[in-house]
Amino acid sequence: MTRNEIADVLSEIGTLLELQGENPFKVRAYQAGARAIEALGNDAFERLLAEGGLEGVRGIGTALSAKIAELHATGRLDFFERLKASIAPGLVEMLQIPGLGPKKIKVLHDKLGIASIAELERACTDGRVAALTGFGEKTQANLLAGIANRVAYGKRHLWWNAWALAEPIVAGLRALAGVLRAEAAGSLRRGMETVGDLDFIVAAASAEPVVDWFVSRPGVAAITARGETKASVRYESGLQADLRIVPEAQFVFALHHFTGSKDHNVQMRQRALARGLSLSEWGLAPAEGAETVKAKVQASHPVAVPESEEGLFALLDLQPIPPELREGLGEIEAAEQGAIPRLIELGDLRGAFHNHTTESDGASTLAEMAAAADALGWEYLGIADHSKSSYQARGLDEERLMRQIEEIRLSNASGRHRTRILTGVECDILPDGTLDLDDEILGRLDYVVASVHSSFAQDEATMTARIVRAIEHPMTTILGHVTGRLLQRREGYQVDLSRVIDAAASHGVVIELNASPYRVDMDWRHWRAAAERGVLCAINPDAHDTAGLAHIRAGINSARKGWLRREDVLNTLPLRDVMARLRRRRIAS
DNA sequence: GCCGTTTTCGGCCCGACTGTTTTCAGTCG
Repeated sequence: MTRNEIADVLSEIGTLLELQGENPFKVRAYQAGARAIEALGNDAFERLLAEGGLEGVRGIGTALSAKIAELHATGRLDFFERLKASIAPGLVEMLQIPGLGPKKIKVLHDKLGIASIAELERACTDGRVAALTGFGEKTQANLLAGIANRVAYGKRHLWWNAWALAEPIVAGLRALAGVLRAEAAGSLRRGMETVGDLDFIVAAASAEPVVDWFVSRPGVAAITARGETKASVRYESGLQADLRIVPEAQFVFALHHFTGSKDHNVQMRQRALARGLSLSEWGLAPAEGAETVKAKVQASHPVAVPESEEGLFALLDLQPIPPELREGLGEIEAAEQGAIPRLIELGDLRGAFHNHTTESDGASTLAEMAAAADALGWEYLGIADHSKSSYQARGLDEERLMRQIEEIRLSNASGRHRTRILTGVECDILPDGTLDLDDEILGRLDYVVASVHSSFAQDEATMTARIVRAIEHPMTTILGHVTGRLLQRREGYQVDLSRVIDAAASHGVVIELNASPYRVDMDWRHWRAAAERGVLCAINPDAHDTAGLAHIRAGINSARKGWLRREDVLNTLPLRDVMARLRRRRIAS
């Protein structure tokens, strides 16, 4: 069984134990174990197993180590099988209903014999749920609403769409009288490719007018909570948004806390405790004594009140950690050693390579795309329309591509745009791993982006060999959208990314970070290791119209999450250096 | 189930809101 599959089993054991009413700390230990092996990486995981086991990895002790070894060797685990058999499978899916946790599910199961969402719905309709101790009419009505809307409510939202909704809210909050500071926190601020809900943190002298404004925004479909310091609303899209209002002295701590991630926060709190301090969204206080951090902070003035998150990290002897890195994946250890890199920024980019025009499936003409890149101040804009096998996208054959090269040459010569247009193509990688166009025409281009657009269902070995063969082709400059995933629409194809990354590293092929908000492919979770192996990244918007060029912002998020620096990204280079790098690949091959 | 300069037991991150209660449990983040 693979590392990821084992992590899933541990996580599921945690859920099942929770439903059984097990000790919550035991539950957390299984979930922490799952995260620990996910964070380990494949190579370290396999090496440690070969060397005798994972005991000693933080979060994995004797019991988990033995279970992991059994799963790895045999693909099954008696303990897990027995646990699964003892719990009705419908109870797990009931956890999806908002307001239902393990305790209530256990009561519903024990008292009413409910073991599925369908049975729960009937019991609510009959009024049997409201009659239970600890439940009531309101709970019953909320459960029915939760069941009816569970698809819409449970869905995550593309970062791009969530950002478009959040930006004007932050601006509106900041413009309110009495608001001192306002930020969006949560996974949006961490730049995750999808966002579960929005979190807004506001420092204000008086909360009520802020809450009033927030719950009466256009597009609010329901107000799900409304207290003195907090409100929650649900938008028509199903996206939920939480607002928290705090005193100014608490703002930095609240912003850090609600930015997360959970793993990062747990590690930060453990670090505080190791220094005799207790950290919460309320502040930082001495750990001794039984009172809450809140009580201590409010009782003892003055306490440390940092102006910014940088100041908060400094209180724990840490270098500032950018929000994108706060995933509990080694950023605190790096910050301790002063090893947090200067991450790439939007302003570092000087152009991009993978964009379409009306010649294939784009909606803007070459001239329109050039003018838009000019307006962005880009030094270069690469055009890479589809090749002939992508028939549905009106892909170009050798002859049409030749004409496009000439058109681009004339456009550059005319001096109409400061932005230099580069000639490229998004060339299909055919099912056998060969490229879709003749070497002769490919050699006339500035570069070639090679991408898979067909036969997605090939097995992992076939797909991996196919892509590696394309990487080995001397004309290939950039490997396009490595897995082909479309977030929330389609899984990526099966491919061994570790082998693809190795092949790209040894052949000097650049790997694309496709910044289309639906793709964000290759995923940020692989970039740190890829860059360490010497792979260069190209952040490409894959724009199909002029507005699509802005999507490059979504790519910057993921590049930052992947610990990439300016020097790891090809399109931060000035034009002359880019041309030299593209030529070097040709000469080397 | 994990962990340890609080070390083999007894902790384990912390707080707000809702709905049910009449002082609090459960859920959520």
